[in-house]
Amino acid sequence: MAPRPQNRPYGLNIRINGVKMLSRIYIKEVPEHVGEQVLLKGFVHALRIQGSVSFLILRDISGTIQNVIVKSNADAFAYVKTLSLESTVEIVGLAKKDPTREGRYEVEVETIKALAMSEPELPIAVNEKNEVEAATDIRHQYRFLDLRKPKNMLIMKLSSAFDRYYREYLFEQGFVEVHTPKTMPTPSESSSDLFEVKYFDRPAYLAQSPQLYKQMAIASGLEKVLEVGPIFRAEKSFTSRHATECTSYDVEMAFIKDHNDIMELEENLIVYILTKIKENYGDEIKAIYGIDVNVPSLPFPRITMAEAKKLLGSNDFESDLTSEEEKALGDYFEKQGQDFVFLTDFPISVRPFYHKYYEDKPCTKSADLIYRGLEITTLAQREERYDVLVSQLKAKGLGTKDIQWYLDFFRYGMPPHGGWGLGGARFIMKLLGIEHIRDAMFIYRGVNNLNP
RNA sequence: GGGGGUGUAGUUCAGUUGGUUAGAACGCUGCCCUGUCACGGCAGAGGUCGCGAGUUCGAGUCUCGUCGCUCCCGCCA
Repeated sequence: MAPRPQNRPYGLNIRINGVKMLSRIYIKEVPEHVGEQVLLKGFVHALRIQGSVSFLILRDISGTIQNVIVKSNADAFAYVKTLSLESTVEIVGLAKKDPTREGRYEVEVETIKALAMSEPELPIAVNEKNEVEAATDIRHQYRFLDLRKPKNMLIMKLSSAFDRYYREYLFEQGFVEVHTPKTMPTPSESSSDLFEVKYFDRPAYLAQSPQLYKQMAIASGLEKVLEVGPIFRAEKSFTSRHATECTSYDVEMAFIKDHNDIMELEENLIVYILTKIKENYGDEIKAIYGIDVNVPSLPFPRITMAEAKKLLGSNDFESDLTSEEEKALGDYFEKQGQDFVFLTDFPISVRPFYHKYYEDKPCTKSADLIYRGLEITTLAQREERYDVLVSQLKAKGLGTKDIQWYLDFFRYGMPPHGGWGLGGARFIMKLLGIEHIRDAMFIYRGVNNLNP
């Protein structure tokens, strides 16, 4: 995925003020330049210093490559002995095929220069041997080093790819992206799990969801909106799937028939994203994680909460699934070759007031999307009728006063609508089989984690 | 909020029933090595055993407290 400058080819010697200059190429591009002089920049991944020939494995965002320093190149040969692992260097040399290994390439070093030296003792190893990894807290304290590991770099690339394909698909469907405020005058859904901040001389709250503002976009007539943005949750959750701050991938869509339209949109979107990820990153994922990206078939299976409870042998039809039940449900469908399953018809008791209720049963027109046993989305049709919405609000024991600004959206003609919130890091986690969400994010924020 | 686990070198770990100089691997430093690729060989540095009390002739080891980290449940994306 090496981006190329538009107006000059790589590997070409160019002249600036009469001086011959090389432009830097990515390691991945070396095979295209065999026989040419190339300029590489990156980190010292490994050093093998020997008596007459030394090797330096260089790493950049695109990969690693062996650089050979022969004794006859006395300056470079002496210099390489002074380098430390993870120092940044630039290397000019001759690109060639590796004479000892078929299909591999190397660079015979002409000159090498450190850009910035690393201190010799690293707090965590970037080039891990024996698959020994430093403890979680130390890795995250030195997250910048942790992320230099190719397997973690790939997570960041995939997070970015997920962003891109998410937007790509939805823009193609005519969606408009909005950016809703992250400071709010009142809680957006419940009142128990918000960060309170000082907003000049009064309190404000960090948004735990863009929900209310997404619905304002619908009231604004934007019809199809998406948002990719941060959400904040002050819940003291100690699990492998919660963060206090994370990126939520939201959608809200007008003039739907019911929540089935939302499920249909989401399953198509996910197939699109996974198809693109497989296409562009499948080999890298296979090489580093040993995983074949599985593009699911359409439609995803659907099961009602009541059916799921029965399947799992539970009699409790009023509560949400426990995490254990969620995993068991995931296992059940995975055994049938299904990574994804929509869990539908949630009881009113476990859903917020703004979900649309069925008229003939105490259920909401909502669903969760379960990916390999983990909830990655909650979606629903929303209640668009002002009077019904207010009565649902009151039935949940909530007051209208603080939230009247939101209720006003519904007074002047609100389209029937629905949408979802999707946890991107949870998606990446399940895609790669990562055990903890903190490792699927750039920088993790948890109850006890405010650094770096 | 509830329940468990854990803290020894830069990192990952071992450390016997409480016993005299706390070990290994990787990393680091020096020397040697003509193609290494987990390079190899020789030599070396590196520790207030999280912190504080206590028991004891003696504590890395036992007790209490404290701090940090971590896992599971609940809450959810």
